[in-house]
Amino acid sequence: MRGEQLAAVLLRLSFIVQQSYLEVSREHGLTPQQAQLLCMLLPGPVGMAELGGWLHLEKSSMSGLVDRAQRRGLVTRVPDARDRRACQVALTAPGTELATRFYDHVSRSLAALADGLRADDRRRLALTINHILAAHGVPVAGLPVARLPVADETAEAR
Amino acid sequence: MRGEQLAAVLLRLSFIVQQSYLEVSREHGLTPQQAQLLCMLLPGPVGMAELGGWLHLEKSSMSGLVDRAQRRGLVTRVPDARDRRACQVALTAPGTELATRFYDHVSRSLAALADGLRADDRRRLALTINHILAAHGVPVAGLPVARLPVADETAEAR
DNA sequence: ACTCCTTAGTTCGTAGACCACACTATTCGC
DNA sequence: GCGAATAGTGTGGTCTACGAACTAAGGAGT
Repeated sequence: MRGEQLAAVLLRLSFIVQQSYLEVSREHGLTPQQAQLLCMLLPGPVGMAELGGWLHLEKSSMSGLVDRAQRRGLVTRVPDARDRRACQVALTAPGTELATRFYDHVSRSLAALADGLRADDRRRLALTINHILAAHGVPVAGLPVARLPVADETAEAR
Repeated sequence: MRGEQLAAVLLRLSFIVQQSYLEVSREHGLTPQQAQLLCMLLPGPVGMAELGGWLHLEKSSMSGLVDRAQRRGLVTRVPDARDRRACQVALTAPGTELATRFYDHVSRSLAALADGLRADDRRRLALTINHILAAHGVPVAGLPVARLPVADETAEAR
């Protein structure tokens, strides 16, 4: 029951987190990737390159992802004033509305996973996970909170 | 810093776990889904329906997943002796070898995520996560350990 | 100005993942 | 037997993701 045990529980926890995320995404008519994209745009417009870095996606993958979200009217590409090559991806009004509702819903669902825990266990869990995240220069994970100083925002993601 | 916080850290932890899994999969020439499939077959052959249940996949999705793994020579479909409709998916020799190496590697990588933690924090983390898993009748997550009594194997996954 | 290099994004072709739906073959309950 | 449920396949479609080739626009140095 060494590291193997910890690896196994981490993986299985990750699995149910992903399933929850998937389920909530579907209920809002989104794919998980689109939902993640919208959430990352909630605090404000972001450039394609930066988004790709956060999500660990190649730029061509980003183009496709944003294309599809744009086709659904959830985001728009705003030309960057000081660099005519670049563009910023921004939420539309319906996109903002949807993202907000989704964010709220998924936050509840995920927090509910720990409902069976005692309050101080929940607290300790959050702290411990934060230690892990901080130690790995976490690069965003689909919630705008990612841009708050939970982990080192300026640090390189590896 | 209410439940929202916990939701955020859970999600971000899940993100880095998935990234680790993805990275190791790639190093072994596998997609994460194929890697997960192989790992679930390590303890022995399993029927398509059961696999689909564990992975939350429709049967047609299972067909494709197994097809591709079979095309690569990693698994075979063994006709079920007592039900001529059914078949069991089993690892081939190369499949077993690859799955074993992958499992070993990914276990190390995931356990390494918690390297910065103190030993008793790691222990407590594993215990707490186990509580969450047990409370949610976890349905397997890509490691054969899934078939051990960490969570209730017979319980419905919702 | 004028090359050369880098950077931001798009386009295209390919492969995998996943689903819904329609379909076949078998088993089971009565 | 007969009808219903079950195991699995096949089809068509969308989404995800990648690499390679490409365009357009900065930036550096001479």
